[in-house]
Amino acid sequence: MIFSKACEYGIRAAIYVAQKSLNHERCSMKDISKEIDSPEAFTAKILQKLVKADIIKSVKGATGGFEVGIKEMKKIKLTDIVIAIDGEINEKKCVLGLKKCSEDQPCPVHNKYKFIKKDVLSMIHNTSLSEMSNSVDAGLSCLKI
Amino acid sequence: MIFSKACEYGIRAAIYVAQKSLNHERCSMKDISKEIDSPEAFTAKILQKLVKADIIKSVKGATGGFEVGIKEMKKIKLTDIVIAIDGEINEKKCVLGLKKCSEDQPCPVHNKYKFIKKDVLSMIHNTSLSEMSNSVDAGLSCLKI
DNA sequence: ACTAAATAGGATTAAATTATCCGAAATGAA
DNA sequence: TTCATTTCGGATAATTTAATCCTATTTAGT
Repeated sequence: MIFSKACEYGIRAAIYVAQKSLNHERCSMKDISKEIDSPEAFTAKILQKLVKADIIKSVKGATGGFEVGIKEMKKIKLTDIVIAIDGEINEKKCVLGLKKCSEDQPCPVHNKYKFIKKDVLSMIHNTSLSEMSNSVDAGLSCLKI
Repeated sequence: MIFSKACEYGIRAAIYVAQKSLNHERCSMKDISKEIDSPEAFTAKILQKLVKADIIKSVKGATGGFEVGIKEMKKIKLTDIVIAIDGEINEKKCVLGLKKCSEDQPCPVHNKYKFIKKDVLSMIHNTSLSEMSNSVDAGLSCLKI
């Protein structure tokens, strides 16, 4: 409804990597796609995007894998992950697809939707990778099934 | 972000038909797709779905077109239009794509997203075709550009 | 040096969504 | 009756998104 499939996988993958990093463990692509229940090859592509966007770090070679620093994960927000995977977010986009939709020239749903849009943008802008991975680590939330 | 392209067109089309009906005018598919700025053939398909779902009424033949009763448009909600076009709405769907995500077993975003989801569902469930078309008719909102 | 295991990246395929085309059927008007 | 205009419905095409395949490169361990 709000995220693309690639984003859903990407967010879950980032959280899993972060949670492992909290426990000083590095994880492989196969491990990740198994633990978040996502297609391997597709997940690999998404992980590459996260690496290029400096959201997670990759280590090549036999004992390689993915990880993310504890300091870094505090700064990384949901927004950053979404942008890394789907590209820039158009915050002006009209819910009914009008090219111009604003307070001055609103679509018929604008005045109801604007609060929802504000809440969504605020949520993805304020939710950090750190708090999500800590929530999983504490057993308060999960990433699979 | 929330509606498919087909839904965007469909909602705009329904509002346009309703607004014309408020003024006792029937409108053709070409008229509709011109006035809401949408592709003709694709819009025609969507209009057929709205007709089959009894959201708008069609009249065949030379002076035919689409219309909707004033009493009917009060009962029709955004939800009905979305279901007619995209099929049933899965209100349980997890924002991160988990198969099972609930209060008992939440994903890491569940507790923040649940309020947004509630607001979205409440909006589409409560917003009527009547109020949207009246808003356009009163010049308070628009459907084009 | 060799091997196994890992990431990186290009090419390709599959599926879903968006969009078009065309002919049939209906119908009001000349 | 004939014609122009309209909705209806099936088939098809184009685009975007999702997913896979295969090979190259890196690197720790033996």
